Amino acid sequence: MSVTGDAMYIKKMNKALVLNTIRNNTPISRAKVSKITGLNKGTVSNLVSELIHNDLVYETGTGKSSGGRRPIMLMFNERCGYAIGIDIGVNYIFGLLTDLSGKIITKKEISLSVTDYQSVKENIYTVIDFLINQTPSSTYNIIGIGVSVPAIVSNEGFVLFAPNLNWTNINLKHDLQQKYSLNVTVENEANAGAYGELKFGNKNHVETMIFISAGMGIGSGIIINDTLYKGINGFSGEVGHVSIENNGIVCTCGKKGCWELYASEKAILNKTKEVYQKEISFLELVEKAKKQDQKAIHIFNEIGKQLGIGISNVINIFNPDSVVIGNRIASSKTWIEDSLKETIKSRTLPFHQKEVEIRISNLGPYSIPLGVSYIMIEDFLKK
Amino acid sequence: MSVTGDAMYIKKMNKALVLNTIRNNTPISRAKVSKITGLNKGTVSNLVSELIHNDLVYETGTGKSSGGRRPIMLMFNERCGYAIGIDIGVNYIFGLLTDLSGKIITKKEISLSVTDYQSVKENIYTVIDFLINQTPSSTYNIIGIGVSVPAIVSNEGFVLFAPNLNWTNINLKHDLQQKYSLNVTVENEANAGAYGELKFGNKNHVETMIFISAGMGIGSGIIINDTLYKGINGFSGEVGHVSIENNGIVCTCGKKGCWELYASEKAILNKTKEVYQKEISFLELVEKAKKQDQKAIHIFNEIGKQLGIGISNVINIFNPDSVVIGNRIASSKTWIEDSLKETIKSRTLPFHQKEVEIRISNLGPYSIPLGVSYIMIEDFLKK
DNA sequence: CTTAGTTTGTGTATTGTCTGAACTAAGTTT
DNA sequence: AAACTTAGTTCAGACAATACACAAACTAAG
Repeated sequence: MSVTGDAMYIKKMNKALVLNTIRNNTPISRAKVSKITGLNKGTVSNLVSELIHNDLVYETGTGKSSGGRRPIMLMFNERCGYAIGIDIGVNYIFGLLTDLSGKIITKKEISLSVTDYQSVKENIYTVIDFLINQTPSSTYNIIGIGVSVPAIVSNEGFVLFAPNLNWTNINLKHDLQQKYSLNVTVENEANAGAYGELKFGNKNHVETMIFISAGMGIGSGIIINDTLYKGINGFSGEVGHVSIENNGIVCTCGKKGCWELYASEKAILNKTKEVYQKEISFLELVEKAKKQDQKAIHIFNEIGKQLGIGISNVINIFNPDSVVIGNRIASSKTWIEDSLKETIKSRTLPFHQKEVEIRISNLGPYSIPLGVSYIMIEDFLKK
Repeated sequence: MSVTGDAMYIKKMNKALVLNTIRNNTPISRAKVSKITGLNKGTVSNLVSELIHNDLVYETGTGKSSGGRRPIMLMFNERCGYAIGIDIGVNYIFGLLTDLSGKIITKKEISLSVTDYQSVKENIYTVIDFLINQTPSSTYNIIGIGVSVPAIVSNEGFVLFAPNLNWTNINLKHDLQQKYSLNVTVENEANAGAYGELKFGNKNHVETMIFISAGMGIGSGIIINDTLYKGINGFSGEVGHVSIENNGIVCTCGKKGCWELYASEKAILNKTKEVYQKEISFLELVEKAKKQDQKAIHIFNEIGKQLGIGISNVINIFNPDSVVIGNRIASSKTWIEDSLKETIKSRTLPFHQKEVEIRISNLGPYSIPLGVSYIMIEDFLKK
């Protein structure tokens, strides 16, 4: 073994810096990379030639001159490898195959009728096998599989508890690694969604973002300084069980007045039953609202307000630059957005309101699988 | 100018690593530093000799042999410089002079009768002048002044709004830098306290800590990965205005049911008035409780419960490894601790409870000035 | 068409930092 | 007293980054 691990470390850092500069500014010349990164021209030349050797970057003819020699444009080779992102829901498995820029190559969805681990596992295998079969040949082939689960997941990727799937202590990561001999990451659903929104949600630079995943319950993914914050054990973000009503409705968690009892799909279904005196599904309610059913619209307005109450709390705590609302609730955007924003405005300190952007996801069902897929990509590109 | 900023960067990192290893394990030999850090013996020797040259480290005779040549023990020279930490309260200014290990050399307190900025500024000058006069001569002398203010402070140290002092848009940092030509940091009170508790609160390693500053209101300082998290503008941690009662008491902030209306000194004073039918100060109530006054004890029990409600929310969101309750409430520890812990136990998910440590500060009034002082020290030692 | 100036990218010498290994120093163990 | 251990220093070699020089390829302007 030669030279310090730290000489290698610094090269690794600079190489990653050059690669990211190319990724974010593609196409770009060596000269411009040098200017942006502050690295010496020679250093950039050297690192770029290595990156070309690694097939991560390629040259694509000459660009326009700006009064001197014409630059050789560099592009990130997003097709030198592919990533798989799997979103496990309560009644479906949704899988994506993406290239290294996160562009979707193929998708595959399967619906689930039973949720016991053995059956679900078989279905996951089916989805992954399908996606692997569809993968074009490339230098690195599949660089990793990311899986999202609606569950409490430890920092090590161990599924501790998935209430809606009725799973406890499942080592999905181990099983997949065993079967495919690939890099595997298992992530909580809200964290995955947060990462997806961070990378694909909008183009503005975001440092601190809170992703509110409002489906049957409410979870959240917390991004701080461009990184997922997962808490000391990986259990952070349980905002759904923040109490907003000290002596409110009793929750399955044992507490009273949990936010998710007032602002999730669960809350909508309860309200709907009360208003219409019969069981109506979430999608049917959306249909009603689309047809201008005032009762339905009113229910959504109210949910928007309740969502706003909890989000105000989150803003007061985190002072984030962005809050994104995702998961199934996002599809009722039209009727919740106004009351949501109004509530937040009246319930946060003026200082906090100045720069925060409140947004309802428009990636829809893609934020989660894209998120896990991109976690694998970033992991791979860090080498 | 010679060599890359990055060769220097790596040396800086390693030098800081060696210095911190010596600080945390003083006294220690070069050989052991090499073992702990993984750096080559020669590298350590070289860096240590520079640190000795910088007067940050000194040799202190030989240690015990373990079967070979006796080691030369190294010590961190905590007296090569001093730091000033100032805690500005609503009716006092409390200043500390510490050495570079955070040991208190001198303290100085002044009470305030008026809070307009001009008068307070003069008093701050008086405290600082006193502390500077008391500073022993040393290589680096005063390495910086840290100031804590009960206010919303921007990331740049600009005081935007201090409700209890009635200040808006005060550039205290600029004024102090101008007058003393020293490195100055202005920090929010809860953030300062959090840092103080992180460094001096207990010896176990802590990564993520939430410091709940419960005085007249409730604020919080958030430590993530050993660093203060301040939010995108520096306004994070406003947990006092998290609503725990949707249709509760109206707060000065305009919202209803803010946590601090139920669990702060403000809440205690209200309760006391109701129970005793007259105005009784916080300190008097503590005295009553000490004399086993059941009504007083009951009030504190109740406050403990209310504190617990809000802290449960914080735990569900952050999954921290430590929550510390500080500021004035801490002095009623005896009567709030049990109901506090019980409430938290019943209101957090079992997964979260496993490793979290709930603690009431025992640094008392020192956590804040020690915190700002230590911020300056760490800043200085990073060079 | 010529000349001057600009921009891009590469090659070479130099520098700073770390490591490995040999070496000196100063003990302990048998 | 010889053999072993441990501590700390010194020096050559490896590596990565910079500075600088230079060639190539262009634009601008007379």
